[in-house]
Amino acid sequence: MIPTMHDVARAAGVSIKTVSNVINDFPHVRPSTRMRVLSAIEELGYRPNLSARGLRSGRTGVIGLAVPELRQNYFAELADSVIRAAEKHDLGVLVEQTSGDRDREIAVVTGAGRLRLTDGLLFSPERLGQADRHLIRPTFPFVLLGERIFGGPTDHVTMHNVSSAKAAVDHLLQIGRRRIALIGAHPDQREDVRPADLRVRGYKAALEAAGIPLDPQLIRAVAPWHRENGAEAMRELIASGIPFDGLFALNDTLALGALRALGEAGWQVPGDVAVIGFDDIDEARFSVPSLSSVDPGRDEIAETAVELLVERINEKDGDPLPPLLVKSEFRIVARESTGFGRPG
Amino acid sequence: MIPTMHDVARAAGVSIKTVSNVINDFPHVRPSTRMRVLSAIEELGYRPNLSARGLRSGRTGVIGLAVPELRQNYFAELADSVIRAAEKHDLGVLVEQTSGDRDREIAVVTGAGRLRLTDGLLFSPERLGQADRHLIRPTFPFVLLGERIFGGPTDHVTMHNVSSAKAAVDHLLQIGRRRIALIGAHPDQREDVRPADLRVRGYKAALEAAGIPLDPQLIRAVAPWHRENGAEAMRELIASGIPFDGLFALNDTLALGALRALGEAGWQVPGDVAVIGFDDIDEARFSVPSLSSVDPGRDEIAETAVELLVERINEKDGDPLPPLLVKSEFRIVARESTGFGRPG
DNA sequence: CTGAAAGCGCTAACAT
DNA sequence: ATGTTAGCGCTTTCAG
Repeated sequence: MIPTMHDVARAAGVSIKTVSNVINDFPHVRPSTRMRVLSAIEELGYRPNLSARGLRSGRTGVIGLAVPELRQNYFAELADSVIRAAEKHDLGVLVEQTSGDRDREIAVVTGAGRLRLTDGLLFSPERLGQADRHLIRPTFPFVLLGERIFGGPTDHVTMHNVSSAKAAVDHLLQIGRRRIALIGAHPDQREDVRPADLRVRGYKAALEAAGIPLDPQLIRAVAPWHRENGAEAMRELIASGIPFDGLFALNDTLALGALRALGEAGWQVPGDVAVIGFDDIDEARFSVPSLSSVDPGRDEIAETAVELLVERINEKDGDPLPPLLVKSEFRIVARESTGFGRPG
Repeated sequence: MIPTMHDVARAAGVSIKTVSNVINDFPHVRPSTRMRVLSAIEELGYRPNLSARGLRSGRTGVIGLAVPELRQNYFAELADSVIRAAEKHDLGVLVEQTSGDRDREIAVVTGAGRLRLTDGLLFSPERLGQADRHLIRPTFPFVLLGERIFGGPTDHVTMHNVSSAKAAVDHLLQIGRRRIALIGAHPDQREDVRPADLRVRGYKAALEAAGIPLDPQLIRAVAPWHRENGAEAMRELIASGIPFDGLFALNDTLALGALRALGEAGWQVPGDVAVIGFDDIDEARFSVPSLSSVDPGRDEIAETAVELLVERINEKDGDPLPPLLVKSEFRIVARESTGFGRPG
């Protein structure tokens, strides 16, 4: 049988309350008593029952993280960062995959499913958009990650999509590229707040600031942002015969797919085409050539998100702060694909 | 206030037991009563408190998954598969990262920490080895993943390391390679049961069967199996001037690093060197050139592991089955790096 | 078919 | 400084 506090109390010859005091590091316990209790715990192999504790305290010590899927590098690295950040607050992380499925995303935000065992939720939507922000129940501690939904009733941690995308294109302009293609735009063209839309906006702003006319043929829609689709888009662009000497891929996965297609076609990078991606996933440092990218501050995003969530969890029910929008710092990481040095 | 079963019962004008019956899909509830309860649940936005349920039932509906780190592709993909498999059993997955830290691995297997909130644990060790198998408490449902520990007191799901490694080298031999280098051997040379050791054994077996003498200079120790270390080992091998026309990298990450180093040095793959990796991570399909690999059956491993764990969780305390060792099926995936067709 | 009541293991008042 | 006790919200006998 699994030992309980009662068993420990009996073994140590004290009351259950004293055991509780020792476990929770309360003051007012005589050292000798404490020792007796600790050795009883050791001896019986006692572990607190976290369900009971959770029932009593209203806290489980676990937060949920809902992402599309971990096989996508960006989300694996995000989950890694989130788990590390949560650890600092002594929180476990229950990971849920939505597989980019709208119904599952709805289930997650409406609090169905398993996530009731958690004290709060970090949610990175892939299908839910601006129009769905009413679905989010502001009653449960909740932090939104990414850029698909703005102005919701909850905290929101995201990146400077427009300005960092502009900086990426500026980087290509600085090294003398003038015909800069973009892959990863959203297939439907309406302006919106999705990452693709925001990054396209940054692209246009950079060109405009440089006085370069926009060539719509250089903007290629790709969805979803998978490697094979990046490769495919690049093959099409090459086949089209439209000249270009720079490429801004809206994420690194697309960029790596594009590198592959460029390689197949015998194009030199950065000689014929300079390439920059977005996300700065680990892999970017080790492709051939290594890939320049935008580091969106993933660790900072994860840490900020967890901190905000913890604050919301600890918030007294009385005085809720208004929803916060935080944007992380970004930086351009120049590597071989735009003519800079060895991996690093 | 968060509604409880009492609130629902009151709203529906029934007893708490009836609410429980409805929620748990018990028979013997009159349809009209059921409807009344369901609409009360809907109206109040009631969600069962999983801590209370867990306390009562002794089950949390959550299993733990402890891996070194999710930024390593293999583990991200494994976690992805495990989460999907757990879902089928209606289980959540709490992911813990050990960062390849021995003390944290010990904490995990000895049941310290957060994982007490879980019904069972899947553990993929990186530092604990054969000598540590006594640490594993057989009292908690537990399934071991990978190859570092054999003969422990628990179920164990792994792959056919020796024979699949042999098959990988056979593949290189079949396309005519004779000077086959290996990167990723363990720095200390004693024979053991670590994946590196088992795969080296397969390599040797393949050469021996083909009547090719072993050249120890072609076996390169690399640890840990990170991309940069694969690149570094390959640079060293190239610099050494030792001739070779084939490469078996003990995992894909090493292989991708090696591809990068070969590219830098201007070597053709597969022309000058044919390369095969191990793990068949998603990325292998999209490198330049695409990477041949050993698919160790990751989905099968995940599903089997979760199923075994579920069985252990459900096992009556009375009649424990002896520990099971399961090995998944593997297959060789031939791609461009060994002279085969386009990605796929 | 439905209700009443006990108790899972823990924490926090309150009492000593 | 330590003991007693009442729940947290749920499931589960046991009655009705």
